[in-house]
Amino acid sequence: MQKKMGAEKSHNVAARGRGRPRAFDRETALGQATRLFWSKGYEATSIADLTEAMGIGSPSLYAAFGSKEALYAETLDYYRNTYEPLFWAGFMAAPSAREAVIALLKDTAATLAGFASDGPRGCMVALSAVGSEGHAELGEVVRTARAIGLKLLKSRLKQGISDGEIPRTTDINALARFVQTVQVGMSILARDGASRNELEAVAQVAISGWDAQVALG
Amino acid sequence: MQKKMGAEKSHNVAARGRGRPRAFDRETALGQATRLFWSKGYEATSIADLTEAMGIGSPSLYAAFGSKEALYAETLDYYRNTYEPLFWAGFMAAPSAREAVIALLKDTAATLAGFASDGPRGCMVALSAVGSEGHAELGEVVRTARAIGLKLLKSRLKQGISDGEIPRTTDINALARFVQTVQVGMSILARDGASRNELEAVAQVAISGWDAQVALG
DNA sequence: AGATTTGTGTATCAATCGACACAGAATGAA
DNA sequence: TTCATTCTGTGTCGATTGATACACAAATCT
Repeated sequence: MQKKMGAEKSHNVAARGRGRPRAFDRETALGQATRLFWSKGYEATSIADLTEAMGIGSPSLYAAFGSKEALYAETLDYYRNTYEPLFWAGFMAAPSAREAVIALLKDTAATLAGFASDGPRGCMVALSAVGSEGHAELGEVVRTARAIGLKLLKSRLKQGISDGEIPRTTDINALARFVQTVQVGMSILARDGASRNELEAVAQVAISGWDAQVALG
Repeated sequence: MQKKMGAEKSHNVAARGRGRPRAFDRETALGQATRLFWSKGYEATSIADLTEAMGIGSPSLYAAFGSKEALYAETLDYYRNTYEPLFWAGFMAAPSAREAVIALLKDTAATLAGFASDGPRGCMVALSAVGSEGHAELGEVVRTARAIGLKLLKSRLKQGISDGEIPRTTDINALARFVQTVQVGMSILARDGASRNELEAVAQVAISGWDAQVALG
């Protein structure tokens, strides 16, 4: 629990509301909701499921998050901020495009099967079918989230060409789409129970495919 | 009292029941239900959605199919009988393991994006999340359906080793899992709107991966 | 202090969920 | 024809859905 902050108005602390303070931690509750949506999906998760997992009443949920749809959108942000770096950190830090993709696929394999004590298996963004369930707005949010990964891949590949690492004739789109396909495909296998070793073996074969394709130019 | 069996004449028609005949074609209605479940998923599809798409009342639905769960299970069979051959026919007919995998990935790419006038995009089995939605039995059915593809792949790879086409030291499991990963991954891309050309390019890169991996032995 | 503002808990809303009772309609059998 | 059987359409069941009304509790502001 946070102690009382100073009364200085010019401080950047989150403005303390005037009325009765919230009895639950918003971020913690959001994390619970995230894991529930992540595990069961949007439609199969009811408000009753959420309030039970979050440990709050439904009026508190609606006061804090607005609606089921708004809460889902916020859990997607929470997921992307909290869990996606586990996939992309190595990719971002790698000195070459090849090592970046290797890191991405290996980290994805390890993470998808290894959450264990924390989240469910498989990537929430990859496995979200909310767009097919009749929620156009949320579907667009998910599609956009998936598109970001592809954009990062393409951008890194272009850099690889600029650096002379990759032949200028290489089909960037095909390579990026291929890596994306393997990544989201691994989420389905992970949800079905594939082991970390199996997923890492898949990543290894995919890297062979990358090398072969880049060698072709 | 046992049903009378001996009334069949030379007609090959399915035995006509005694009471009022069905006013709808069961197979046609099953096809409508399949496309609806395929498009929206299990949870997001209501009985009202189904009866409207099938053009029947709910008592007729329950009389003919038993329950929503039973209907879903039957639509899965319908899907596997009606649409899955589009993915696997070339695989089955190919003279070598390599050509079988090439046919599988190419046909998958073409089919996933090309239904157009018929079913929704992406494979119903690959995209079904019913197991994560809290329906253990149906989830097991879907998992089993997904496992069949893997089994076919492994079996064909073993045959490739017996034929001397593939080095005996090749990691069959990794290769099969890799092909499966690409195949299910393409379903997610297809659902997001990837074009046939893009999916075929992905298949082409995956085949490079296959070749590279087999060359390694 | 009193006034104001905001969160919590109970209790509930209309709508929809999956599923079915019932009576009438349409067939084959007797 | 009359009976037995099976399907269809209307209507509705209890349960659950997402979402609030209301009264009270707990904080800040004047």
